[in-house]
Amino acid sequence: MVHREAHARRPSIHDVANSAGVSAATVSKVLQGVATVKPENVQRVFDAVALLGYRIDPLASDLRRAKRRIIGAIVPEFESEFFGSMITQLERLAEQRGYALVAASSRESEAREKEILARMHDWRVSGVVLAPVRNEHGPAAGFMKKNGMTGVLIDRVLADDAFDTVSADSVSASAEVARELVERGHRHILVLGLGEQAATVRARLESFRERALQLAPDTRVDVILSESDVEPLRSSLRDYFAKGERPTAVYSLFLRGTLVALSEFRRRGWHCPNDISLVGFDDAEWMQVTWPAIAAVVQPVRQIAIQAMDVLFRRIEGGGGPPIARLEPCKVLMRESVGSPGNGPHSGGGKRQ
Amino acid sequence: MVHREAHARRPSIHDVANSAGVSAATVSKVLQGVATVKPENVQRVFDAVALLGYRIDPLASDLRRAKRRIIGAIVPEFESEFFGSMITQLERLAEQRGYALVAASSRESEAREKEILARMHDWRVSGVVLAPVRNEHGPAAGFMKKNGMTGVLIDRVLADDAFDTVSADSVSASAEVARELVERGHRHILVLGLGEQAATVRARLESFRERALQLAPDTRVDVILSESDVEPLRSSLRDYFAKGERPTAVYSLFLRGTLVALSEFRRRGWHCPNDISLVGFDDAEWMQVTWPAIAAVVQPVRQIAIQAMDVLFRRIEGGGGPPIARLEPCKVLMRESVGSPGNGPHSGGGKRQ
DNA sequence: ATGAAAGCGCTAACAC
DNA sequence: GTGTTAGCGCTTTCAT
Repeated sequence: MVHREAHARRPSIHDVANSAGVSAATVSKVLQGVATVKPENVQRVFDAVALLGYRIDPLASDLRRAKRRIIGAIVPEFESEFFGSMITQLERLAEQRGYALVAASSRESEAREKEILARMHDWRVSGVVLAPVRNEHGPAAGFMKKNGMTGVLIDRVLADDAFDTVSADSVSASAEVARELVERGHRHILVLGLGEQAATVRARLESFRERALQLAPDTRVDVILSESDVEPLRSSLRDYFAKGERPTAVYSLFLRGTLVALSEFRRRGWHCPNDISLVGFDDAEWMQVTWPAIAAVVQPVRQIAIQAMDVLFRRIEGGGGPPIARLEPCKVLMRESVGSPGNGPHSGGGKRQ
Repeated sequence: MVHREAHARRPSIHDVANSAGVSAATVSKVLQGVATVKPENVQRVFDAVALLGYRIDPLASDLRRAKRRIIGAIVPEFESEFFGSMITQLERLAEQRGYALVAASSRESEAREKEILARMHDWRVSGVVLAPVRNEHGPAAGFMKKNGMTGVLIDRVLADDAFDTVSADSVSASAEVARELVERGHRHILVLGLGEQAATVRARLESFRERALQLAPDTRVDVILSESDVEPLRSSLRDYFAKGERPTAVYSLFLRGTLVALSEFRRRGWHCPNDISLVGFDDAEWMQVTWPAIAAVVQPVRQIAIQAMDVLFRRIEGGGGPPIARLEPCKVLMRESVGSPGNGPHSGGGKRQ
C-alpha cells in the first residue's frame, strides 16, 4: 500500500511517468487523449494516475499552452438576485465548455471595474462578460478595446460598435407597462429612475412615455431621476408627494426604486393598489409573497447568460464579423399592486392609519 | 513613439529586461521591491515597464513561487443577499492581502461542492472558505482534510475538530426571539425549519423551545421540518393550518421559510401582526419596506467574513493550534410583523377578503 | 510509438 | 549589485 502523507507535495506528471515507467511526454499524451499511444502504456498511465491520485495542474497546463481556460465575469454587485443568478448561469455555461469562471464585483464603481478588468487581463483570461456599472462607454470598455481583450457587454448597455452586447429588451417591456397602465385608466403616472445608466434608462423612459401618449394623449407622465445614488431619489420622491402630487401609478425603472417607492407609500399610509398602483422593473422572489404582490418586469436572466456565452465563445474561437447586439424579451407580470384609479375604497388620497 | 498593436503578444519580463538593458532577474528584483538594486537601474526598469505597459503575470509568478495567491470561496448559492454580501466581503478582504478570490456556487449540492473543492485543490489555492450545503461532516470537508487543504468552515456549521469554524450565534438569537414572543404573550408558536442542515437547525430549535418553556411553561411549540426541499414545507404548513391549528406566532428558521409562511398567510387572508405574528431568521432588504415590515434575525455577515479570513490567513501563514470555533452575535429586529395575540381587530381568525 | 529537449513567464540560488 | 542558471508543472516539437 502506498500512502501519501496529507501534506506531501502533490504528485506531478513526472511522478506519474516514473510510476508508469514511461516519459512525462507520454503521460501528457494519454491525458490529452492522443490516440497514438500503445494501449498497454495507456493502461499503465491510468493505473499510475489512479494510484497516485494525480490531477493535472490546470494553471501550469494553461501556461504552457499559452491559453487560459478561464472566463472572467464582472458585475456591479453580488447582492442582488439578478446578478446572483446571472453569475450562477454564467458559471454553469463556462464549466460546460471546460472553462472556469472567475467572478468579481465592481461594487458600482467604474474605477474598480477597470482595475478588475486589468487584473483579468493579467490573468490572461480567454474572455470577459462585463456588466458595466454605467454603460458601454466607460473606462472599462475602453480598456478592453485598447488591449484587444475579447468580451461581451451585458445588461446596462445598448448596441455598441466595438463589442457584442446582450441585454433585456427593456424598451419593449416599458412600452408594455405603459399599455397595461393606460388601459386600466391611469392618466397620471410617475416614473422613477437612476440617471447614471443614462442611455438605457432614458430609452426605457422614452419608450414608456411614447406608448402612453400614443394610447392616451392626455396622459401626464412625471419623472424623477436621481443622478447616481438612491437616497436623493428618496428625498425627491418625498418632496414630490409633499407638494401634493397624486399620480395614480408609479413605474420604477430599477429594483431599489421599487423599494423606495414602497417605503414612501408606507410612510404616507398608502396601500397598493387602492391608493396607488406600482410596477417595478426587475422581479424578485419576495414580490410574489408580500401583500399585495408587486407587479414587475421579469428579465430573462437565463437567456441573457446563454446568448452572452454563446457569442463570447464564438469570438474566442476566432469567429469574426461585426458586433452583434442581442435583445432578449422580458415578461411583464401584472400582479395585485396594480389596479384601476378610482376603484379603491381609499382613492382620493386621504391618509390612512 | 512606440505603439504596440492591440493584438501583439503581451510584453514579458524579458522584453522589459531588454528595453531597460538589464537582466530579467534584475527586473524581477525591482518589481519585488528588493532594495539591493542600483537606483539608476531601478529607474531604467520602471521606465521600461511604463513604456511597454508591462504587468507581471500573476499566475506564472505563483507557479514559480509554488504558492498561489488565490483564496477559494464556496457557497450554496449566489442568489441570496446573505451569500451575495458574504462573497463581496470575502473578496474585499482577500484583495486587501494581495490575494484574488475565486468564488463558486455549490448550488445546494454536496456532490458538486466536493467537485468544486477538488478543482480548487487543482488550482492549488492557498486556502478555502467553505459554506457547506449541509454541515461540517459532508464529503467536502472530508476531502479537505484528506488532502491537507487549509480552510475555514462558515455558516451552517457547529464547532468541528478538524477545521476552524465561524458562524452566526443563531442559538442565542433564537432564545432571544423566544423571549420577545413569550413576553408579548404568545403561548402557541409554530417553528418552521429545513431539516437538512440538521445540527444547526436543531440547535436553534432547541434553544428556542428551551427559553420559551423556561419563561412560560405552558407554551406550546409546534414544529414543522422539511427534510431537504422547501415545497414539502409549504404543503405541511398548508395541512397544518387546514387542520385548524392557530398558533399566534410563527418563527421561521430560514429565509425561504419566511417567504413560504407569508404566502400561506396571504392565501388564508391573514395579516401580520393582527392575525398572526411572524419572525424570520435572516434579514433581507425588502423586509423593511413591505407592509408590515417583517421582524428578522440579522446575521453579522461582515463580522463572519472578517473572522473567517482572519483565522484563515493565520493558518496560511503557518499558525498552529487547535481548531477555533467562533460565534458572532446576531441582532434581533422586532418589526411590525410581531404583535401581541388577541390585540388585533381580526384576532380569532376569521378569513378576510 | 516514444522520449529528449525546449520553453510558457516568472523567481530564487548562487556565482561573480 | 547583477547576471547566469535552474526549475515551478506542464505541453509540444522533433528526432528516433
